Amino acid sequence: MNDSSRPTPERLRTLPSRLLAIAASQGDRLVGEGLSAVGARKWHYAVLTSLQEYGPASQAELSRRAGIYRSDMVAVLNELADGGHVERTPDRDDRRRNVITITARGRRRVDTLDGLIDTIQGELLAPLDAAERAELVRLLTVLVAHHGDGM
Amino acid sequence: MNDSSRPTPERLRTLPSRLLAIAASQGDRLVGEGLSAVGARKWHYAVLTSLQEYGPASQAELSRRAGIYRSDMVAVLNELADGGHVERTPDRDDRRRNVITITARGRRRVDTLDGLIDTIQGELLAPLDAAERAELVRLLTVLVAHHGDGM
DNA sequence: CTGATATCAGTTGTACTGATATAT
DNA sequence: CATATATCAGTACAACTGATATCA
Repeated sequence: MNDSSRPTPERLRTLPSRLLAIAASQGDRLVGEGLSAVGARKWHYAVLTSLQEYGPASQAELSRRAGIYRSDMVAVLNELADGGHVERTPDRDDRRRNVITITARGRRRVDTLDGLIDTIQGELLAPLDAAERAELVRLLTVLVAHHGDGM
Repeated sequence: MNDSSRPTPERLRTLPSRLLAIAASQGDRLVGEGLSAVGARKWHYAVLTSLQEYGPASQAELSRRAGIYRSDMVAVLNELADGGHVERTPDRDDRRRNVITITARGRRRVDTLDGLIDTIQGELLAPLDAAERAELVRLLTVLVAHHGDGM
């Protein structure tokens, strides 16, 4: 708040890795707060959209798609199943697997989350115009692709 | 690795908050690994550059500059003091305070870290040309400023 | 046998929150 | 009294690491 009392070192203020970290944490906070308002978390959105776009899958498959650890996927699916957004059914062909299916209720959930997420991204990118937003997404996509997409 | 076996949902792949999070974690990893190679951490760099650019300060003042919590500053300064990079001396004028001073050894340390950090940023931004790097920094700076610099 | 799967238990790191003693 | 400081203890949460039982 009081700028003159706490100047940030010049080398820090323009450091790309630091800017990325701060902007990311601001984004995470916005997303977290926005989703928690309806009792959701970001992994819920990731899993549900994956199911909607690519259909039913095993937990391990979903883990790979969403970039979440198999270990943590269990809890996410428990929460989604508790909310009636997905169903776990044993795979008859491969009895190690559960087949995760999105429910009708889950589809409605995605619609809600889509709207929320869209609003939140608008908040996050508020000071940028459309061209700048597109350019930011492009640059970040190049970076992310260069260092390896997933995990 | 195997793309066709784990497609990321379209809505996720271009989501700004998600791209920021992934890029930031890639940056954090690079910085963390790079600095740990010489036994340093990012907060060491933040504190040392602050001391070098703005001179000695109390721990609370340093906390505000670097955006680190007073609570966590203690440990950082312990590590820096153990390495002989800073000195803690009681403030005669305000006996609540410690005055933190960078040592000669600390200045040499900053030079080392400056070189390292520079190399790391180069790695992080490798796929971008100079103009793109500048634009990325500009866009991120706008975002960060809009949502409030520090804490 | 090797390998994948779902699950569980647990570590690590770090942001973040008090609380306390000391001093202004 | 209210406020600031240095320190410590501890929470909350996410990323991450095994280990295990089950099965292909």
